[in-house]
Amino acid sequence: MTEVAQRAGVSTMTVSNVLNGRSQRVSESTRRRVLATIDELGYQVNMTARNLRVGRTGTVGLAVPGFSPDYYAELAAALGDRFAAHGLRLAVERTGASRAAELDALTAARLSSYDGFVLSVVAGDAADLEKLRVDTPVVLIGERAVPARFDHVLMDNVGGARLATQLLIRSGARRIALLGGVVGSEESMPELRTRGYREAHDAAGLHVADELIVSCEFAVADGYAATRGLIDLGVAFDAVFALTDSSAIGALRALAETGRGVPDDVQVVGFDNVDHSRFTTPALTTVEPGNAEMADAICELLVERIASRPAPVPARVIMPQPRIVQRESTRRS
Amino acid sequence: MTEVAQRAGVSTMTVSNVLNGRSQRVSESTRRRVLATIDELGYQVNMTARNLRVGRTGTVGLAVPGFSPDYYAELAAALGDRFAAHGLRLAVERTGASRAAELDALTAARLSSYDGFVLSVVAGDAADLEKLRVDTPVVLIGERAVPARFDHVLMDNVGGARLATQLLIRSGARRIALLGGVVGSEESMPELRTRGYREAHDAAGLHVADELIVSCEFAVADGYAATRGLIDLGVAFDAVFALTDSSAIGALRALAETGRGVPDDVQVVGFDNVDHSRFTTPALTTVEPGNAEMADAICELLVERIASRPAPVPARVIMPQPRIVQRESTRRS
DNA sequence: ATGAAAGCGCTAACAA
DNA sequence: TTGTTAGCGCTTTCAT
Repeated sequence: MTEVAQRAGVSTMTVSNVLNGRSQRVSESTRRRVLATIDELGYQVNMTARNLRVGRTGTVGLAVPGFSPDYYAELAAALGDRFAAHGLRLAVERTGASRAAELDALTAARLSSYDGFVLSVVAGDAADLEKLRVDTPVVLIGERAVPARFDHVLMDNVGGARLATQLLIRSGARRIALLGGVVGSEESMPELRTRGYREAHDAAGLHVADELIVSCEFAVADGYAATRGLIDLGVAFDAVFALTDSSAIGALRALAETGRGVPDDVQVVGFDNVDHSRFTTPALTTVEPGNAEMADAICELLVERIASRPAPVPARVIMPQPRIVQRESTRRS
Repeated sequence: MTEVAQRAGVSTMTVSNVLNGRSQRVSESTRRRVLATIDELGYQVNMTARNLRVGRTGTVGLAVPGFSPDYYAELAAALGDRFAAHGLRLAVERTGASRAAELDALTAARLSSYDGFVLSVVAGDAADLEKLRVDTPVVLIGERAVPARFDHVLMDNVGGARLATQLLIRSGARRIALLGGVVGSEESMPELRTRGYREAHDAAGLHVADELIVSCEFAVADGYAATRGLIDLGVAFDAVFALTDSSAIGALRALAETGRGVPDDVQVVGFDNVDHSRFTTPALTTVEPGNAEMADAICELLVERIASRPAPVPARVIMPQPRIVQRESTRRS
């Protein structure tokens, strides 16, 4: 910049003013001359320096476990669009669902390259987060219990799982395999969805057979393997509730491969209403957790907090209402 | 930092040394005291300032059109792992396949937050890129013709498409629909793959019927719509070569929905060997373009260039050999 | 309308 | 082993 200034015979201040469109502070003729020089030298402002000075970067960060299951990729895309509408860029980082990486993502060091940050918490817990001192606006997503001072957007896991299970029961299922189910009382996504599954059974006066609850990660390959496992073990079931659409898609494959008809022999329900679920054969019945509302909320919360910084708006919690999207993998009751 | 220094009764330099683990330059006792003070104050280094000073950020950027088709999400994940092994973080940005956004991504302003950058070029052309003056190491991916001064990693689109089409012809297909095919002689991905398709036909002495070449974007929904379109128009075909696995998956759905058996009535081949393609019903035969090699190459190229900056290593071009992965959507010939 | 001075938070280079 | 000086490239403030 100094070089431009010298060459144009003005001060760096004037160059700065030109670059920042402070047109009232610089005459048209100088403006032209400076612009010409900038062009001639191919000069580009150094963002790092500007950020240091101004304390803003124009980008927000998003940390998710990864791009699989598809849910996260779609979330990233949805948020990217929304932030773009506010003139903010979105940079996506992966935590690999590791607790260390999640905390690391919130480290002030990292945060200092962002104006705001969205963290998907799947492994960290409240105690970890509590310790952090964060000056950058942050909104948390995910179902973990979370310190009250953070804005928090989450889905109704229990409610959604209850809906899915009820639908299955209503259409005649009595032995519903739960792919990714766990026992435990933490507030993690699998535990919450398992709770919904149990609640629906209880409400219908049905017993849950423990062998139907199988552990399973959330990608397509995992759903496939878990379902094959169940079949190979000879466990009987007439429905599958998979904790994610991706694992449901894997289940569909395992079922087809072993000659079980869906939905006639086995009904299948997923969770997330991922784009892909419309195009499987049969098309997947699933729980729509309110993806659009959540993306809207995340964006609005963060944008507002960035704008009002550091005025301490009280933290908010947002949880949209889930609903069932019925397609072909379940029977109409 | 100044605050820490004062409080601990040392100079900022000593604090800096402690933070950067320059253990030889600071006594154990001071180190302890400084660390205690840091902890007490909850101090965190300001990365923006450090970056300004040292000119490195420890993160590399990746710009892709989006996370759909899945190919990009998987690429991002693969690169994330590899860069992590080199102690580099990966931040992913979306260009939405817009030419402006692609060029924008390479703007020095943006680049200055990264030590290196990977850009997937799908819309920009050589002339655009030629103009850019970039001081950050960049590797380009994608099939567009690209200025020679950039490292460039690409897949053999023509060869892969030829392989896929040959396979189809060999197993009896005579009317192969090309989903996403185009006429044109630019070096874009669709044009290249279309060329491979034609070459295979020519080599077998087969005529290409123009009505079989249908335009189609690359996501699942697009493949579905295009295939439905073909069917609704009453165009006869005995095979589908989809330009991406994602669109092939959509085609599978359209075929199933209209009662066509795969591979008996219609064979289907995709391109990319996306994770998902193993789990469709039937499992998708596809072209594996050398994803792992490409990710390795991208990472190595960039890391090397970052390390050797600014020594001008000559630009390199890397194109792995594609191969067919035969699964259930084609007939064994 | 333009410029000079000061300093954002940090580290390289040198001095003590 | 520790401290001092200078300056990364920019913008804010205040003077001209």
